[in-house]
Amino acid sequence: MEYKFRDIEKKWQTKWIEEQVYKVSNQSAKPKYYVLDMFPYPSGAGLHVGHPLGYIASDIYARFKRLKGFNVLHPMGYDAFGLPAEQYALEHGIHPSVSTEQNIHNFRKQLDNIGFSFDWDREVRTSQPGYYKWTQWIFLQLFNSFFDRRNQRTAKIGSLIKIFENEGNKNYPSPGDTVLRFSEKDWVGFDEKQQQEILMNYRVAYCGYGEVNWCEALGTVLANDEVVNGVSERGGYPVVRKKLRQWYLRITEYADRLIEGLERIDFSEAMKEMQSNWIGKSYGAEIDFRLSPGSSPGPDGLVLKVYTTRPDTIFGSDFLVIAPEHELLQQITSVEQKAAVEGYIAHVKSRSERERIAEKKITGCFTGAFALHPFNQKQIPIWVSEYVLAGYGTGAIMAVPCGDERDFRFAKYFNIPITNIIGKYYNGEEANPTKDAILENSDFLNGMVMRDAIEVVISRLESLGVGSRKINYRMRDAAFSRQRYWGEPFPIVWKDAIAYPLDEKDLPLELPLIENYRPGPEGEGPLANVESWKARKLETNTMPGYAGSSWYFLRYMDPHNDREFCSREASDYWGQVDLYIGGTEHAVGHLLYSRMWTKALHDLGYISHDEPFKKLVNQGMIQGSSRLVYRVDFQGEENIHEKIKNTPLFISYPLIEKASALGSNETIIRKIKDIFHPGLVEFNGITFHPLHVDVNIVNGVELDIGAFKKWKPEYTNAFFILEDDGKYICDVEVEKMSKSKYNTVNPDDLINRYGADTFRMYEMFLGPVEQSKPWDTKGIEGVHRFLKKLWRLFYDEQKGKIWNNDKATDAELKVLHKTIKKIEEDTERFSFNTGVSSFMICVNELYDLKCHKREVLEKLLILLAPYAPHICEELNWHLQTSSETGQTSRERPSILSSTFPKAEEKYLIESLKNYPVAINGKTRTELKIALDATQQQVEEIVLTDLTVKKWLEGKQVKKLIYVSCKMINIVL
RNA sequence: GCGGGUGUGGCGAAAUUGGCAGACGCAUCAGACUUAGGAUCUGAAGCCGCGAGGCAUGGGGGUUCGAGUCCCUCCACCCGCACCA
Repeated sequence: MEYKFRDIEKKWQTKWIEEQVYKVSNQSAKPKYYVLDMFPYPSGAGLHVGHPLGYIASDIYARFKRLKGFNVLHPMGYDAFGLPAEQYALEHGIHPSVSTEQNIHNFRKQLDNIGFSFDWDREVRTSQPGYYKWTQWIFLQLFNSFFDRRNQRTAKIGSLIKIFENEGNKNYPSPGDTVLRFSEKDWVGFDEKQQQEILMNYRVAYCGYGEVNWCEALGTVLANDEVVNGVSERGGYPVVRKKLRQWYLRITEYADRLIEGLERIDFSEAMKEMQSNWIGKSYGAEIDFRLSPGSSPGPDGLVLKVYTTRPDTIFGSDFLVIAPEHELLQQITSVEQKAAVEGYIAHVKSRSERERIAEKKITGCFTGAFALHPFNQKQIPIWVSEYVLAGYGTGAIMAVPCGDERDFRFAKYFNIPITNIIGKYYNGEEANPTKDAILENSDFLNGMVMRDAIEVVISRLESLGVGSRKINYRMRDAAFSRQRYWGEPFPIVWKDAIAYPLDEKDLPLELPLIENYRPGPEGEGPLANVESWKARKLETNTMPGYAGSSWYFLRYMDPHNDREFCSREASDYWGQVDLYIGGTEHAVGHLLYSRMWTKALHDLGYISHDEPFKKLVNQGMIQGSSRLVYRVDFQGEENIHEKIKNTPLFISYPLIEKASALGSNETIIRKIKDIFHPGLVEFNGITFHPLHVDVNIVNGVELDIGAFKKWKPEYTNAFFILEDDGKYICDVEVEKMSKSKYNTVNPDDLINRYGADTFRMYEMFLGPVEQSKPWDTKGIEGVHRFLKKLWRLFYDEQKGKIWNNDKATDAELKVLHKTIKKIEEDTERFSFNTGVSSFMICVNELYDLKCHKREVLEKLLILLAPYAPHICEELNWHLQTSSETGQTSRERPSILSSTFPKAEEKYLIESLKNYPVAINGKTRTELKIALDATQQQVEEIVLTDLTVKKWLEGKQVKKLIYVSCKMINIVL
């Protein structure tokens, strides 16, 4: 009986569905465990082998936890709103809901092939009204809330209104408008519109104005990566920054909470560091620089606020720099500099933010204005440059060239004199950002260590009323609207320029069906073209992709609830996601937004935990391993015979390597002459030109020439210059997996050839889940052979059934229990690749022992079931339904619900250890010594050993190091 | 420019806590069984050297009886980004 994986896998996949073995209940006496994969976007390209890597890892872990006695929630669904479907609709006129549906269907088929243990009854799709009703509902909660800084928590906006009525905003400064001050009397006197505008500056979800990449020619807003060199990627039309009304989430208010929460979750240090760098909390001061009277056309008394983290360097400030977008720029620019500044602004405007980041060249322009140093009233020139960003701090800096690299380069470039305040710490060649120097040229700070001077300067600024302590965050509020169609509509109605929320009972506000996906007038979303929508004064923006994905992990707990987004009972039971697996690309986007939403929902009393993900594992990227063939191009073509000119000629890669090592193409040319009739060949020289070839027609690096000829019609008559053994060898390059490079591999093909169990194990065998690595199909055979070998422990091709009920020997039990222990440890620490190796070692050893005993095999199958569920269920079924047990298939329990075996130490203990014996750190021999031997006994055994003696000849032993259980080292 | 990651045989990798570098597999080679082999089994193999032995974890330096692992320094490649004052 042979291993018929196709039949076996089909059979069990069907049976598992019939028997609903993956159905999970919210009621259980068992402890809960929640395993989640990052929400996939169902793209039209389908799955390639890189996608399921994380899903397989999480599936193994979920099945493992189930065997360990947990009630495991392991759901899957789709982040179904998104730009690609809308783009596809624009190009092909197919409604996004139709193409999305189609893509999901294909996606599901591919997933099902792999044999995952998802509870599909809990599937969610963000684009379904039943789901986005609750996305809209949560948005309304955020809209109707503010962040109470005093208690560091989200609170209802109603309580803020009460506060305003009683005491104005003196204890609750507005995060959106820092200068806004009003009393309780003022508040009552404000009209509706004024009150609403004020509240908007407090709301967690609020409306404001923001700059976007606006492309007039396309009439649409572009993402940063759709803008290249200041023009649109598609079409090459000019792109400018344009202010548009946008929705935002006030995530900046949560900055401290988000930093604090990192201490309580199990993310990698790298991931935590990326998040806290992104949040970028910095301590510093805001300092007022008064404009020098008469130096600029602006009114007297104008003040330029700068933000600095190094107030101690204030006497080293040789110039100020303001952002090109800064609101004071126009006012302060002198008449003489006006034209130059305007020219510079025009230059900056044409550049995307991305380009400004990457720019290394120094640019800038003098404004003609001067400011007064707050302490010594020195005149300081004000410059404008794109390296200062309007969105951070105050949009202006005091430049200290001796201490800051960018300021230094700027000063050098524009010949601005540099003041040295740190003495010998500054060498005139480069800036030195030290805090340890003793200050010089710094007035009242002279002689002070820089790090101590920081506080001194801040107190002095505050006492003089020209500055204040200030904590800043690098993070900005999250833009929460898109001028697109395929997203959640905002439950907002505009009346008299005031945004009013829809009533909860009117949710969901359904996305209308449209046929024209073109943007609306003035860059609004396509909804602005819908008459009925406009008539109801509904918001025409839609929500961004991360809206639906910021809370989906809660919906899985209670997916069919139409009264709540998730019942408190369900969220209390399932709580945090215990294990979250996904890529690092979501490090600062999705993972921060979901953490913020969870905190808000927690503060408002809807859930009991305030961090969504307890543990995060990042899967590495699978890169493509491309195969290249080299086509020979002839030079001096006019002399070449027609026949040759039109015949594609390919040369095996090692031949090119050899030729280039020799620096001569002579051998190759001789071979070409051998192939074609010598009389037909007449050319000046040859060059080689690489072409991507489909990796699926290359076996390792050897091209399947027959398949290649069939691959494209123009290659039917191709000629090849081969290696001496008649093979065509390809070149290899590791690059991104993509259709255009012909290096994508579809899991369906591999499953068809080797089965899902082989595929699952091979993906894991490739290397650590966290690590990025190129995909190479060669090697999958080894894993397939392993499963066949496992099968042969049960069935022999000739003899049939060979497993028996004999009592296992100690040696056999040792193999088993060693494996139990190893698999348990490896699976627990997500080291699936070494887990697979351990299974191979176990089967090899049982094979050598000729062990076909049920007592051993039965437990091995349970261990292996999370990795290769189909073959284990099948073999287990054979074991359990045999005549010996008298059980029928009806009584047979699925192996998926077995209990993970316990590793028994008694089979593992050893009394002897084979010690490596090193002399001066180099291993020279091995000695078997009792584990409980004393230092003295060991010395005696070692020093009398013949091999050791040979090495010791004539030398004095200085020391003998003996580490029990590890090794022995003799120092001479 | 900033931030994060990775460098070990021909290839994917292992070495969990500073203790036998290269487990397990692919490819390769030799052999067995076979009408046949792209099935299966047995064996060899890091590199240099006939050998004794020497050299090897991106390069250089250090700590240690002992370093892939710890410290310093340099290099290469990959990923992300909002020039963050």
